[in-house]
Amino acid sequence: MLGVSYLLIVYFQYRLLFVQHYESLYTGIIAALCCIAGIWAGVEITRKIQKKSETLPLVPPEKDHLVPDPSNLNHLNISPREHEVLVLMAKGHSNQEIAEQLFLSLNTIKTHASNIFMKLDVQRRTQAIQKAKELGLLA
Amino acid sequence: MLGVSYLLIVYFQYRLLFVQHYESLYTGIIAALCCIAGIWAGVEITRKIQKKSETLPLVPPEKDHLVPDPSNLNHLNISPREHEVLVLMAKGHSNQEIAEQLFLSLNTIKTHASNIFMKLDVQRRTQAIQKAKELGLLA
DNA sequence: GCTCGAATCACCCAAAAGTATGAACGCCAA
DNA sequence: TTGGCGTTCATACTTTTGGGTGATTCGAGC
Repeated sequence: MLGVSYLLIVYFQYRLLFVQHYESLYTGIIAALCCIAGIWAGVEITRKIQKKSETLPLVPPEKDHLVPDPSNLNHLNISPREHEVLVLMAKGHSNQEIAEQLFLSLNTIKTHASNIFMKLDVQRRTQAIQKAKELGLLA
Repeated sequence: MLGVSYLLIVYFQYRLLFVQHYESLYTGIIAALCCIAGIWAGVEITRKIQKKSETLPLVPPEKDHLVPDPSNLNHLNISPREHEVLVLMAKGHSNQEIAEQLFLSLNTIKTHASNIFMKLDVQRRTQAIQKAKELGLLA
């Protein structure tokens, strides 16, 4: 792309105007500098992104053993009903399935799920399941 | 760097020669194009380098506890890339996050995820994570 | 050279999940 | 009895997931 651009510019300059070698030189230098700067920026960008994605997911330390700790239920203010939903969620059931098993509405399950996520400070159910296991909220 | 270069060129053109706006325009356009091309090239370069250097040397250190039973991988025809996605999925990441961390498109992650679910014979990612753990594909 | 599979990505669509807000109802304790 | 809390549900909306199809590239093996 840049090669073609450069040649085009030079060609038109030469044909339609008059020969200005220093202009061509300037343009070429700028093009080269920008290329280098761009490549450097690209490399840096990807490196930064890498670092972010590498440091974050590595943080959670692997727990040796999961010790059920019911006290966390009280501490986190997880209500009995919410815990019930959490257990079924951890079993891989969908909200719809949970609703049917508990004879509740899908909206109710969503509400419970949202509250659970809030209390566990997570965004997704996969994270909730993990965190719940870490905290000993599940079998 | 490129900003300074551009300003310098324009300054000298204006002071020492005569005003040629179209030249400035040309130069600016070229600079912009080269920057874009350069950044793209930089990203691509690092990505290619990553591919070559990551597939083999970076995997072993984590494999100690991540792949306790590789035989299931072969048996289930889980490809290396799919396994990579599976691991990140099990960490609670969304498809979008996985895509960013692996420098892939969201669509690609979806494709991998679908293949994983098919091979694991599950419907939801929560189930996939469980089954993968049961089969010893994860930590 | 040709084929084949992996890996990548796109587009489309439907379902599921998640967010926000509001609103009932019952229970219980201050 | 009043206020707080848990439970239930709705409506509306956005985001995420899942499923299907097809295209491309690239490398390995025949």
